[in-house]
Amino acid sequence: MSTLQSTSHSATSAGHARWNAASRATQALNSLCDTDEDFRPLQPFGTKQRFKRNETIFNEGDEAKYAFRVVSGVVRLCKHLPDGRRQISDFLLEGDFFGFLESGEYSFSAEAVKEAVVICYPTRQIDRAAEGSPVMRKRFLELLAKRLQDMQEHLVMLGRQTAMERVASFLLSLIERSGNSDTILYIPMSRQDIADYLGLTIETVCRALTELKRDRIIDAPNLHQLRLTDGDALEILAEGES
Amino acid sequence: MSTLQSTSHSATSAGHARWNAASRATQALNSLCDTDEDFRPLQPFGTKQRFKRNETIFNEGDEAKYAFRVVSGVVRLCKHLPDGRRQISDFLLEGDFFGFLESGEYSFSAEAVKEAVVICYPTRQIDRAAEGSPVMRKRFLELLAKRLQDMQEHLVMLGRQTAMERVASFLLSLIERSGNSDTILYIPMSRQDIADYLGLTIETVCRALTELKRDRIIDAPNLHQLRLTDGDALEILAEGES
DNA sequence: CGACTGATTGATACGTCTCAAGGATAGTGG
DNA sequence: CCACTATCCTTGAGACGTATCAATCAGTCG
Repeated sequence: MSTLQSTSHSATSAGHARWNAASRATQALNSLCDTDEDFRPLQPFGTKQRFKRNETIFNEGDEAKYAFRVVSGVVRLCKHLPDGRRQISDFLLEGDFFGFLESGEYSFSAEAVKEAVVICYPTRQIDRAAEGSPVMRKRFLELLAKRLQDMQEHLVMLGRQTAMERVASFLLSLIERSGNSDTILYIPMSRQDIADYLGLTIETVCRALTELKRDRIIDAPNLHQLRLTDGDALEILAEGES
Repeated sequence: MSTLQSTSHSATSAGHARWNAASRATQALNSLCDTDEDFRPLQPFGTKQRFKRNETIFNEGDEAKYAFRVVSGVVRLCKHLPDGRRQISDFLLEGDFFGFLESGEYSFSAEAVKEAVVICYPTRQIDRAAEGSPVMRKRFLELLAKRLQDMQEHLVMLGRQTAMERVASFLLSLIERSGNSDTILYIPMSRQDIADYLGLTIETVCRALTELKRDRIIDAPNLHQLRLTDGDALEILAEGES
């Protein structure tokens, strides 16, 4: 996961007020501001924009005039096949960049998973800023390197792992990304989104989750919340020791 | 496919003497020299190295001291799981770069698919050269952008396409990469390599190829050569219109 | 020529998908 | 605030595609 994910893992110092949307947005803005000085030169060129759940930010093939950064909410990057099949290549959380390094046209679509606020930067300005600042170049390259690594692991997952391994890995990566070590985790995307990220059907994802609950490895207070009961067991499942 | 693939598609102006290894190597050197002036500043730092079939160039986890460029032969990038499963993320042909932008340790292994000659550049030198040359930076970014796009398509393939669609897409990408419009194509990698690239088993790959032959869409003079009989049909199969 | 490695083919098993139904959740309007 | 409704999630039964296992075949190298 994580496209050009900022290394500021949104500095979630404590797991408070996590389920309050307004509070989360504020938190995001703070963390974007105080941890990402390297990107501050871009600030004057950014325009804030809001997208509703499932709204399209841009489509594959659109002219790539802007690059983006997530302020709050969640965004998915995906490819749609003509017959309706869909593959999600990444979920983006607050602080993550996306739509960079597109040559002419976007090579994928970006859509809001849930109400999202993003900052748009004209690509021209990004290019210019990067040209002028070795530090920013370095930061962007780090984000790219991370993204390439994540995609390689995604390839392994889709090409060589079982349904249960994929679901377990996915949950672990969500936990890692959430940054905090709470045992409770907020899952912002739908089951269909998860399925399309993992290259599975929604039913298969459900069954895997059900099995994890049955085996007391996880436990779900509600649809979008999840408590990790046995992290070690989950890691074992993710690596295929069963 | 194509990791940091040079945009000089090895300028195969004619399809002559393709199956003669010595001739191909010469061809490669020529095309590297006369089309890639932008990278010439790297030349003094490069060391040539030769690898035998299936020899390891570096392993995942090795310290990433060098970046590489293929002079001749074919290289595969892959991840190995502890239980022996393997996912190939890319095949590299002459002119392609690999091992760039690795942070500290390589995040995948590189192995020679067939006898290969590569040039090794100390990453320090690469970084310095890129710092000093906006043109080279631009070229590297273009290669990265291409690589990201290819990986996204690979994700779609592994996550959402059937075995036949994957095999058909793979053959088409090989044809496209070979650059020439001959109807005959050289396939340098083994069936197992293809399977591990496509996230399939060797048997499934075989059966798909057999079916293509049966339907007179392709035709195979021998194991590693292939004639395209009906390119349109192959493209239809690749996009899942069946 | 003979042995080895890699490729092909067949029979069967298994995992995931598909289709269908029911249940939970969230959004909407009264 | 509640009822209504649409959407999403879960579960089950069965179909289907690909994996697995085993045998044979072809190609390559000594």
